Amino acid sequence: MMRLTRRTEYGLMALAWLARAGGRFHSVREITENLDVPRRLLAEILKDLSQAGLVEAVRGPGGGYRLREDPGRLTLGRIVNVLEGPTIFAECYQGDCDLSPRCTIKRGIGEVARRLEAVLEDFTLEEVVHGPAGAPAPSPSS
Amino acid sequence: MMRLTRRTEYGLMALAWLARAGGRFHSVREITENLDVPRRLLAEILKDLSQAGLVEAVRGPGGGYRLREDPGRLTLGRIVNVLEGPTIFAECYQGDCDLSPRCTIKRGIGEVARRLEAVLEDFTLEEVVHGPAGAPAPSPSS
DNA sequence: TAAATTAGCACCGGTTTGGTGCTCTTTCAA
DNA sequence: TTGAAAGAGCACCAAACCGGTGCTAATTTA
Repeated sequence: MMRLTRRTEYGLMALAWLARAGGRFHSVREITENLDVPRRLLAEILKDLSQAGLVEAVRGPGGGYRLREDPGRLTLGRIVNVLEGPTIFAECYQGDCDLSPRCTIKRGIGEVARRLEAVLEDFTLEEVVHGPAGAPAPSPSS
Repeated sequence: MMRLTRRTEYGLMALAWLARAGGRFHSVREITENLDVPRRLLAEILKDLSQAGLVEAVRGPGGGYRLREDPGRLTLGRIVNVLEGPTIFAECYQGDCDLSPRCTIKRGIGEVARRLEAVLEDFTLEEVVHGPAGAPAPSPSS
């Protein structure tokens, strides 16, 4: 539990990189040259992020991806939600529990789930990029 | 991400039931008669909890399982840790990141992981049993 | 000794996950 | 108008993970 999939890690890395690179559009090729992540896979991931509206895509020469919004406004919760689907902390909690009619944890577990989700909602891409309490971010090597 | 496995849900249900049943030892048979969870699987789960020292086991007739400690002192974090192994939020965070030498999220992601783990450490079995803010727990039907 | 119980281990089928191949569409520039 | 540079879409594969079961000990009580 509580482990990001590779897709999400790759996606975060790309988003973080885009946040620092800023400005113009950056192609998958360019990103993977700076990040070494499997190229085709990252393409798939960015496509999803594009469909979800987190990044903007432009095709053709000079095209690529660009953040659609301010990194300080983009929460980890949204990103994870896009790349891994809606969080289902426990069957119990989602209302369609078929584990047991006599389940003993329905009550408490919902609160735990809410607290966890709140943490993810509380972090923004910007904070992921800059690290805890304003640690200096290395400048993009490109 | 952030989804309990069935093993953990079952384990929690059993622990919660044991917390309420209290006192003597309760066999897997007895527990599953009250919880309908696959018997053999719950046996496996309780064995793990026993090896980890969260419950006490006694074999033979009249034997079974019993909580080894106060439900108010047993954190969700420990339970999840036993049943799902140590939490690895991201490869990055555990020091052995092989995703990229130029990873851009190492810095920030650690803090997120710590916050998430803190939430789990903050909840105890007792709170899971009683639900948010002292909702009345149904008495065991046995 | 017989029955009740946990312990240990191997196994199986289905789903998820990481990753790739191939083709199509869009766009720009020569 | 043509060619190359990009993203879009879809199908596919191998490996890992997960829920669940079977079978056989080992331990304990009566």
